Amino acid sequence: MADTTAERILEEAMTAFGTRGYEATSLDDLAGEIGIRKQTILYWFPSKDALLEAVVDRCADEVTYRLVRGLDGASDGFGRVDAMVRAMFRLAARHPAILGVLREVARLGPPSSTRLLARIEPLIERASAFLQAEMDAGRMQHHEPRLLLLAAYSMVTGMATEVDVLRAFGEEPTLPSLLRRRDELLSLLRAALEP
Amino acid sequence: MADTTAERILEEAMTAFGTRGYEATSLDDLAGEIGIRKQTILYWFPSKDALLEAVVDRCADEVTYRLVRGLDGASDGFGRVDAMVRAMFRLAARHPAILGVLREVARLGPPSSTRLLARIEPLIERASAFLQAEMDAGRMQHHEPRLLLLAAYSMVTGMATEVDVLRAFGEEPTLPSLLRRRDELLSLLRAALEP
DNA sequence: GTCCTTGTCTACCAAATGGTAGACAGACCT
DNA sequence: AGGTCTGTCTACCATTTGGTAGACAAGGAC
Repeated sequence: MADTTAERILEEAMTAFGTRGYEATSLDDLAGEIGIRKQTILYWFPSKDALLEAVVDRCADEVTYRLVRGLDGASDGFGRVDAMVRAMFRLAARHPAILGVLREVARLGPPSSTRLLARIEPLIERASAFLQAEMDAGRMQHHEPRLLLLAAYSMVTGMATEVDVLRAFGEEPTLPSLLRRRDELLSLLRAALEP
Repeated sequence: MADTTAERILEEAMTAFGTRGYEATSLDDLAGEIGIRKQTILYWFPSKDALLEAVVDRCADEVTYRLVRGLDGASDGFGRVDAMVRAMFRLAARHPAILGVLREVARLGPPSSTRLLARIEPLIERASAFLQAEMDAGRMQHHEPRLLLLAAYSMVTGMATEVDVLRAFGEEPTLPSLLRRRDELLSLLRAALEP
């Protein structure tokens, strides 16, 4: 990764937007961190908005890739939910900024949020259908599938991104702590979902 | 409310910071919405940062007030959790921007996040102790209390604030939808917590 | 009436920011 | 060698933004 200039810009922008935020990241700062000039960024991406769009697309691809692997897992019932949650936390551990971008984009609202969600919606649809089928087959307790997904999404992004809040709740942003949070979330979901 | 100028500024700033975000709200815009000049804002609050601090304090007071009422409720076991969740959703329905401020402050990081969390930490401590006691008494399933609180917090703020995400999950930002989300969240928590 | 305080406003300002115009150096083709 | 294309840079620019200085009007205090 990061061999071409455009790639380096994209990577660094994802980190910056996902941690500091979009408005709080100036093109000058971003260029400085990469070791180039702002105009080089504007050569590869015609505007800051366009850069954000590229970051959103990259981010959507990454999340899709992870989640599809979770959805394609062999297990049934809660096992697949387990696999998806683990996939997301693995993503959070390896590239924390990505979940930050999700949250940032949701905060910024349209048009970037529209763009991101349009790309992810098929996944929501698939996951929702899977949950519904499992519930109907009696392998899971009955809940509203989409709202269940929404709750799970909120918990994952919350427990993976809000460092200061975590600190107030007695959790440090370390890997062991992240794993503990993951296991606690899985334990909650298991209690709520397994028959 | 909103009789004195300072009060009007505070109220409008809370709405703006909680919905559009801190950096995205300029003092000129804010003043325009109130119908005054920027310099009047700077007369009452020496700087934009100071205004944010005031908003944070006001927000912490509001949340504390609501949660304390939930914690002081008469019921035991899950009944009290139920009361607290309902209290937060009532807050979300009446003054949606407040939960937005919570999220925004968590995103901005120190020093505002430190300030907010210092004011709310006693509540976390109390709620945590309550949950632990209920679990020890066998009136709730065992979970890590602080992580459980963190999960609940994430779900409440997520399900109450992320309008665009909600829309992707098939929920409109209307009151009936909000109530449905609240009930779904309660149903999840009940399944995970009741013995 | 005079003075002081309070609250709001007009007039500016320095810094930062996204973006444009164009110079320039190297690679590549012919 | 000469011309062209690509990628990066220097030099600017217009606008926005948080903040300062100070004028000015209203209202008490005496």
